[in-house]
Amino acid sequence: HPTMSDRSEDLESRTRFEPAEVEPRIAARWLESGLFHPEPEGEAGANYSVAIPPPNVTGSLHMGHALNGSIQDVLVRYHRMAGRRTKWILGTDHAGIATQAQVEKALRAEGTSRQELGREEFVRRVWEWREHYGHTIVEQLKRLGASCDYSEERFTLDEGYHRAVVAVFVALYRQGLIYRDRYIVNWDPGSHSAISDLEVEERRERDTLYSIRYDLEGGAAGQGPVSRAPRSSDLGGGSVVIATVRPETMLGDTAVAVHPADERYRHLVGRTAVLPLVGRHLPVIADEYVRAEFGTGQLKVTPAHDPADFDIGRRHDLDQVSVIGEDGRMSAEAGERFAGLTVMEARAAVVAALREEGRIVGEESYEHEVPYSHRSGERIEPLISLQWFMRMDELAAPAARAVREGRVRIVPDNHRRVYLDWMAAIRPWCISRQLWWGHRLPVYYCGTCEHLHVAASPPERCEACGGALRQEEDVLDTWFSSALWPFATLGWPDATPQLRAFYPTAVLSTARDILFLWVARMIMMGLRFTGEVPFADVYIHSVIQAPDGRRMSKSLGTGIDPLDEISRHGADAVRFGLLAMSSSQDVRYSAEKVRQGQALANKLFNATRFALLRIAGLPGVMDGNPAHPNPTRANPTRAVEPAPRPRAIEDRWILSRLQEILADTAARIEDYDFSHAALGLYDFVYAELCDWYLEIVKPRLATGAAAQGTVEDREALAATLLYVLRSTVALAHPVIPFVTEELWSHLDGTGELLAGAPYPRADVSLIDRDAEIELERVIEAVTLVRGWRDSVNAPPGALVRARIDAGGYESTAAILARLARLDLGDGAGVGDAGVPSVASIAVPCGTVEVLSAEGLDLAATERRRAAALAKLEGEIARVEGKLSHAGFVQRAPAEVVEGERAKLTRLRGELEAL
RNA sequence: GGGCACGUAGCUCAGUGGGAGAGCGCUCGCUUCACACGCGAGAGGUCGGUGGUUCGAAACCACCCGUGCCCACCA
Repeated sequence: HPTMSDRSEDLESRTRFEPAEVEPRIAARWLESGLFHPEPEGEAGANYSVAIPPPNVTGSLHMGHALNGSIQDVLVRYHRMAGRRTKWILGTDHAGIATQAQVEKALRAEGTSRQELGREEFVRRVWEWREHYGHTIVEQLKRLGASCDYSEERFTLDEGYHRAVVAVFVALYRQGLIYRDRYIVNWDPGSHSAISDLEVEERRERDTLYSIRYDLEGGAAGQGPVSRAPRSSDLGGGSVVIATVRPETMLGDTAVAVHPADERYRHLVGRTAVLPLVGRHLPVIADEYVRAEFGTGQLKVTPAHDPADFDIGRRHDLDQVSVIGEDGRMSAEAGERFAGLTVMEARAAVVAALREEGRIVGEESYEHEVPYSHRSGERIEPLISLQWFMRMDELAAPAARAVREGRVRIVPDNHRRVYLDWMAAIRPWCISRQLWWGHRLPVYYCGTCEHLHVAASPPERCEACGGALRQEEDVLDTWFSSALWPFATLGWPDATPQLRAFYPTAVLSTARDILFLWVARMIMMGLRFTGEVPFADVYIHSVIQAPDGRRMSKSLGTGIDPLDEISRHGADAVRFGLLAMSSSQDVRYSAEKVRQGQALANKLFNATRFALLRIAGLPGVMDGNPAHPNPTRANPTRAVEPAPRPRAIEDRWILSRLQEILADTAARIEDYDFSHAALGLYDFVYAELCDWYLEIVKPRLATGAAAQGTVEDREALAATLLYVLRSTVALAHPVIPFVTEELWSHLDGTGELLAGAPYPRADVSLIDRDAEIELERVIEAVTLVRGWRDSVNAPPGALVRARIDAGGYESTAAILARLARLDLGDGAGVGDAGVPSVASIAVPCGTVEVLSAEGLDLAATERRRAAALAKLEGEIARVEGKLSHAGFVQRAPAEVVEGERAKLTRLRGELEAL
């Protein structure tokens, strides 16, 4: 690579990893490489593919995208490196309501409106809008480092995709699953469209519950006591009292209902009430739905404006009187007095009118759930409308079975039951939307006769009468097209090579809020139309909340922009942070975790920089390499083949530890355990590689005259160190791709990208338990001696004369001496045997005896020793207690008992030594 | 009304049957020739409560208290 030596050169002066400088350069190399675009070959079972949850085309990257992008990219990069043909399917969603609302808002600012422009011009404007803003989020994904296949970006409204949508609609219509019906729907006055049940959110609100008296028609049909005056408030007499929080809907009442088993009112059934203000005659009916214990147990029935009442109405064949229109205002049927008023105005007016007539017999403050549109935020107005529906039961059954049988695995699995319960109770889906932006239904009406054509390409004229056809105005719910995402993006309904190579996909990663809205429907549609599940796993990731636990939202001012965070800390840091935060439940955004990621990137950068600069200066190692006349600027890997060539105990130790982190990280990624994958990496780099291994080998990396050992020793160390660094950098790449790619360009002589390099695998032959035990022992000892030094105020740099009075330090005495700043006197590392000790420091397997008290505050030593003794005695007492307990010795597993015995022996030895 | 989670150090969270952990914050010390976005050492916890299972419980079970989320057509 032409710029590599330049960058090698300035490695010396770059004491920090600078994401802002590195990231654009690395991202450009990735995109040029073509690594993210796999040729469609082979079978999906052997390949690895992920379909991105398509972001809204005009949206921008929020924290949820950033988290999910990081998760998917870890998976995709990992499997790509693991050698699978890997495709991350990219695209955006046309997002009907959201996009249309955005453009409408812009039009209003221009002083015009969609109605003024007309449908054709409006749709053209939305496409224009999409051209302008549609690439933002894709560019933002690039900044995150997401390794999507950018060369084959899809859009849910592009031509091929539309063909798939039409094919599915036509098929389902012909199979009788799609039908048209006049039904009560969730009318969203904000988007001026029906929406589905799943797009409704309930909010708790405080309203007034009014009790209203309706008179019974005098003397009619009843055997009850009707002799009294109609205005009597006696419930059993000439009136009923209903309760409502929506008095304005009474104008549409067509019945009064009581529970059939309610003794109090049985005699009223069959009689007639008179609707106040209107005068309509309302039959008193009996229906199981009514709850006798609520209010008076008498219910007004408004079939046109309440879903429950709608059902009652269908059961009893009641009239439907629509008093509220799609514009959210009272209709003509509400009567002259109220027509044209908004719902809220009408409520006040109706209450005032009723009050005037003395019909309000009670008012109380009442808290209840009120439906709101999740899309527009406006209150839902249930009303009857002619819409298109999809019957779901027949689709849901196989989709439920797929999850029950494990062909689709939901991770974490506590969502499984929620999914199955929902599938079991599934209801028809209202799929038509009164919007202009979306897939227009492939339904054509004859203007002359009633004939209806549903087809991908309609006939010129009506097949029944030859009349002219006009297409349905409505478009499909956006989720209808999203439901086809995993296969429509790959060219379905054609049998394309893409489809063969990448469908079914491996995993779908998403937040749980769209489990029903989207995931369930993809499974249904995938099974119905491809005969296969669309993905083997569903991974449900955390929702990131604001640091204070509230929802992250723009309107609350609690949102944190991931791009700001990337600018501040780097993409690696943000990715690491989000992955480290994520868990099986919702989590608060943790700025600390992002900073931890930034620290890790910087640490890895500096560790590699240090190692490379030192290796380059090792006498003999780089000499005579014609490719690199100036070794300090050279890429040392061209002279030294990275390989595990352990010469010292610390080499055996780090190689062994490396194998463990290699195996753990791979397993964690495959188990979707991202936080432990990320944090495990951090621990390895900090607590093993940098804090100990690099510190221990520093003398062996001395350059020039201070150089140690033979040329072979130095070469072996260089090879080992390069092997460890290369493995670590490759291992970490899926989590922190930028810094690792940058370092790879210095660690690898070929100029190849790390993103396309093989993922390192654990080599069990390098696992070395003995080395681990020995090295962990000396680490513990170093830490204890350092603690002692601190407590006796030993000057930081000063050597303290000492002797190791403990076994098991034969290979590590020099390490202990140097890192704990001990002067062990003789070359054997054991220290002066005859000199009396002035202080004892407890270490594993014995003590370190201090031989000189100069300038030390030994009183602290005594305190420390006493504390160590107390701790040891405490532990011994605990273990002894356990072992003297007959139940433990008899019932605990043998190896546990054996372990406790061994521990006791060791602890007693240490006590003795102290 | 039904369901699913959660409660561990000041904060945010790991830890699922055998000696209480991490990051940040805090205290003390270090311009140690990779990194001061650094290094070293420390202080800090009756693991929400009660009861049970077990030789042994932060972990398993029951109940209670507290918090969050999802589903649900009781006006």
